[in-house]
Amino acid sequence: MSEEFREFYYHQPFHDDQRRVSGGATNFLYSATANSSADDSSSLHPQYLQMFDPSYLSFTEFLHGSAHHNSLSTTFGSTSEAVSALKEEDKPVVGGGETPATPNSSISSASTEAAAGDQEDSNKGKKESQVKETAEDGEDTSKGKAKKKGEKKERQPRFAFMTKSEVDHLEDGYRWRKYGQKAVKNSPYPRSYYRCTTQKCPVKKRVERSFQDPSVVITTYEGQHNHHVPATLRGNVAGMFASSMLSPAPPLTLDGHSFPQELLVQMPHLYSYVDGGSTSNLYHQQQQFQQFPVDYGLLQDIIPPGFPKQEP
DNA sequence: CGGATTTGACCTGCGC
DNA sequence: GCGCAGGTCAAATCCG
Repeated sequence: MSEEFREFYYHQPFHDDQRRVSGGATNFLYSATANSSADDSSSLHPQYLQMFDPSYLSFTEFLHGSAHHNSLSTTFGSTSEAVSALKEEDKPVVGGGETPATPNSSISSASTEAAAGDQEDSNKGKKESQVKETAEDGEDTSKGKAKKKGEKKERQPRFAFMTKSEVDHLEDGYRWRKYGQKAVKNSPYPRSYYRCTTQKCPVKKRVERSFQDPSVVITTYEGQHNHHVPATLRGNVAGMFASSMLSPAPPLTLDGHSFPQELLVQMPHLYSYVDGGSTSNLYHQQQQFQQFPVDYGLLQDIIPPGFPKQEP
């Protein structure tokens, strides 16, 4: 599986940017977990990795719904430092004995799941089944437990990151309503499901604790916020962060791009999660950050010397 | 009293 | 086809 990740590296388009941005703040990860449920652990396949190509979003974008998917090169690509792929759901199951490869760290890592429809073909054969809420606005009407069969669910972009925190549900500036909780296989900790309470906002997030390291909370966001941070929260730290990030010219950028407020807000305890997918998930203790312009040096530590830089 | 959380039931997808 | 696991719903309950 590490091979798969390796493959991921070569697929990922950030190559050049990595150097440019090396200031980079975080080593967000990118991965595509095409499907949702059940078998996330098997989702990191080349086929998914390929999904990356076309539509990356900057975190901000996909959290806010601006979604100009194809501008990755100028958005996500340039700011992110994908170091490895993290399968959002791929529990940090290190099976027992992986040792962090990069002892130093990074702020956090995240994985995302490309959602664009065009990419669907790349993994169509597999599971394009789940079709549930429509990102835009259709969701509310369809309530009944199950949806009709024919319906297709547009896959939402996702990304996950780990945070070291005592509390499960971290304040990120948005308001969430918990709508479910499930026991997670192979983990003593349950997974909680939250939905953004803002009307018509399709964003959901799942929060679970790593059973490898109970102090680590794995948060997976799905979808993009189509609204700003609730004003009522602007008074607090989260709100400040979030709102600042939402301002026309986000001040906190590394390369002229912004990061999702959720991440920023949680920076102080972000954890590094350089996931090796189903095999080697490496996550290391992360130093704490007080401010956003993150630690430019980190990236260098994170990205292995031989990290693929360019790809024809 | 209204909104959020809890929790068991239900649905769906996937592997065997 | 069956069972398992993830995800969601919604009634009941809790809380400010």
